[in-house]
Amino acid sequence: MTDGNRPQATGLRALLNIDESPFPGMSVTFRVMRLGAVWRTRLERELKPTGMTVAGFRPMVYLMMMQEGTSQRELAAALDTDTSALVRVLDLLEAAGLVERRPDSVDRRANNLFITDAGRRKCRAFHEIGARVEAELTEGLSAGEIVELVARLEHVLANAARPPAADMPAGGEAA
Amino acid sequence: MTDGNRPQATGLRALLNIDESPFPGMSVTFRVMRLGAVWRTRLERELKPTGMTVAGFRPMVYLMMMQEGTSQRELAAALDTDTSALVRVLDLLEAAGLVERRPDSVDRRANNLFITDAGRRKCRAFHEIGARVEAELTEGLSAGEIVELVARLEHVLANAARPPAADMPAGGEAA
DNA sequence: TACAATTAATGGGCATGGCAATTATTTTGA
DNA sequence: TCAAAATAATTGCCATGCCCATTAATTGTA
Repeated sequence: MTDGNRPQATGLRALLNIDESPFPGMSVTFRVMRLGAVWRTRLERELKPTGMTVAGFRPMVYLMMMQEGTSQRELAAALDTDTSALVRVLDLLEAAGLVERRPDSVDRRANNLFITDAGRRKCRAFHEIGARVEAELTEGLSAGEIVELVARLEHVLANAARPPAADMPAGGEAA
Repeated sequence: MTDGNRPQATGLRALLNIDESPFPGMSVTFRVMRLGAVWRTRLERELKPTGMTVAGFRPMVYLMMMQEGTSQRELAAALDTDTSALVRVLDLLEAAGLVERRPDSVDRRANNLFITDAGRRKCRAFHEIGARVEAELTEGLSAGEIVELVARLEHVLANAARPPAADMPAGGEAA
């Protein structure tokens, strides 16, 4: 189906061997960023016919895994995302009748989040699609290799969670 | 420095073991997408003091690795991105005097792209920062593990480049 | 109790990137 | 040779997500 104005990457990408380029030490960087975007777009397209988006899908999945009545702040923390971004997604999910916000009886600032039955049903359908996409994209990797890959990604994610070294040298040697 | 409205992921992420959740087969999906965003944001923050953005950095690097006088279409293909997205980035880079568009003498629709000397100089500075970020994020992984990681990512990227199976069942079994 | 600091949720502004459509040019083919 | 199809670059529009500021409520403290 549609592929926008994206020209075929006819071997051009393969031609460029970043590792032996004048830019060593960035081989992971470009691939991680590109893969993040590519994977997302792919999933987005597959979800489209169901009316769901990736942005809405992730919170739903996490919600289903968390305790009922979680606060928005907690969900945002789990998603490692911004609370303000979450607000807008929840607006959509709530309007679609998939999620419910109920005021917290103790803390009147907070909301308790619940997935509706319709939400649970939809979520299972989305999950099938998501799992199929992952299977397609990881095709050719053995189960062991996938486990290993996940471990590496987790490692890097953990590194990223640490504070950035010491971001002091504002005008460092890099002009 | 700033971290917006993002609440601390106080072990919540770790608590959620996606692999043993009711959503098997999505362990790579969430990590890849999240890591893409996290890595990008991290690099974005480090580049900020230099006035460069990730969006502009990537095309510059690729341009330096490609033949002089590449067309925008070719660059977009190499970046695996949309030509329309590239147009706007090039506008900025050209305004900053880092890149130059010259009309193709043969095909009057096309432009030939060139990096200016200033562009090359800047690019080297950006590269130092990018390499440092990658070093920080991959800390704790051995050289061999990084090579392996790159190979896995490359494998998945190749899978993603293939057409999506057969996207026929529009209204499939997934309600 | 009053008052400052913190916190949950929200809204505004902005950059990025994807898709659709438009324009100008080139290529194809009847 | 002329019209139709394809193509390079561009613009418009929109979703996503980050950062900053605001509001309402809570907590801590003098």
